[in-house]
Amino acid sequence: MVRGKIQLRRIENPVHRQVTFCKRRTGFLKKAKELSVLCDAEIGVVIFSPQGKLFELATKGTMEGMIDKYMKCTSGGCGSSSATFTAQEQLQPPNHDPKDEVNVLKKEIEMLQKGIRYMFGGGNGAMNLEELLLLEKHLVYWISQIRSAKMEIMLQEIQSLRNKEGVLKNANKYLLDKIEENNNSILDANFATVETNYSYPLAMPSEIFQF
Amino acid sequence: MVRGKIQLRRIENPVHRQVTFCKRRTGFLKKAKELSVLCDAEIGVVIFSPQGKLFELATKGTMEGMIDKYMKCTSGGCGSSSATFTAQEQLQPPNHDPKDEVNVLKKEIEMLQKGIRYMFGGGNGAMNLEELLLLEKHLVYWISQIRSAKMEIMLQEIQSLRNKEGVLKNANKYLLDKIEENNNSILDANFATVETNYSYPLAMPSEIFQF
DNA sequence: AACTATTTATAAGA
DNA sequence: TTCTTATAAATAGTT
Repeated sequence: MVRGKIQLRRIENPVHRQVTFCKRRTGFLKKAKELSVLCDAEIGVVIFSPQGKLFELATKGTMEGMIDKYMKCTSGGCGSSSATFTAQEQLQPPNHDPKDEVNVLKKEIEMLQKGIRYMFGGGNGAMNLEELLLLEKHLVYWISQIRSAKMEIMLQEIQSLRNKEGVLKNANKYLLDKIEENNNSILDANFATVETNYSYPLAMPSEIFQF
Repeated sequence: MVRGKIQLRRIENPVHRQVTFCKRRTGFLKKAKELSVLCDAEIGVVIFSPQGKLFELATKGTMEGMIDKYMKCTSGGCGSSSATFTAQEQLQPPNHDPKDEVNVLKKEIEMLQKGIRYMFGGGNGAMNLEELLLLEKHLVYWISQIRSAKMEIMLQEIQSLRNKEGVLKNANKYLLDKIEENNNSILDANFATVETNYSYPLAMPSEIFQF
């Protein structure tokens, strides 16, 4: 493009390529911002360098928001000219294909999630910043509650396992004593009879030592 | 850029804006392809027109692939920014048998309903460990959603304030010019007529102060 | 990181 | 949308 037209092919010199990547990336992102501002468009850009480094830009809102919108758009189909659909507008006609059922159930889950927001948000679908902060606080609180509930359950589980452990250890101890006792009586017997074909009666069930 | 420098602000004339959108979009996507080929980069672009029409480009592979890679990158961290996940994928492992998926989703709905009762009932319903783990995941997801919603609102606020700042700066510039202009004419007048009763002929367009 | 000679992009008009 | 054209902006090669 400058001081010599370039060929539209991969630049082989790595240094040169890196410099060009840096320069053009900057120019490219600038163009994205201009296009967005001038024409009131919403633009998301993701660039991975050959080394896998990520560069991103979302001109309005967040990249996550853009991706959500993109997903809705491509699955529902606004590729032609209509505006983006909301979840409910996309609800399907009755259909017994399991795949459709999956979608229906997913929608239902989405609604449940929305329902919670609705309940906390005081009845408004769209929540303002203050409401969102409040909801976030509630959820953080509930996560802590759930974590302690989990903890309690796990502690009970641990307690119960420890009890079992204790019982089993006692059982093992008892069994070991028994075996020793038996061995001793066998040894006594061997000692008493001169001619012995003695065997090792010390067959310990190895699973006894598992604790 | 051409035949008259343009201002970097929304083009108010809709026809003009549409034409510019079309032209610049083309140029922008061309730049994306060039950058990708020259520097061996992987680029994804999503553009929503103000009417909600989608234009997209993925220079290597598919847009879905890019989004997956982006998600991995942001959650694992090969770029910068923080992680937010989309929809249910995060909450469940991908499941490709629709019938299994239906069962999983049904269970999940049941769990959510139970979870909601649990939370609103003050934590008194009985939930087992598995259910609590799942509920916790949902809450974490909701919090991430809420955090991005908050972020979006704040970004919009910032954008709006920046716009206002721009307008005010322009207004100030205009007023300063006006003052200088007036001063000059007053000076000229003073210079020309020896005896002067000078007034300040500073008539301000009131619409400038609409903020 | 700067510079600058050129190429490219594009605003306005048709 | 597409073409033309004058001009602004981007940038390849160089320092």
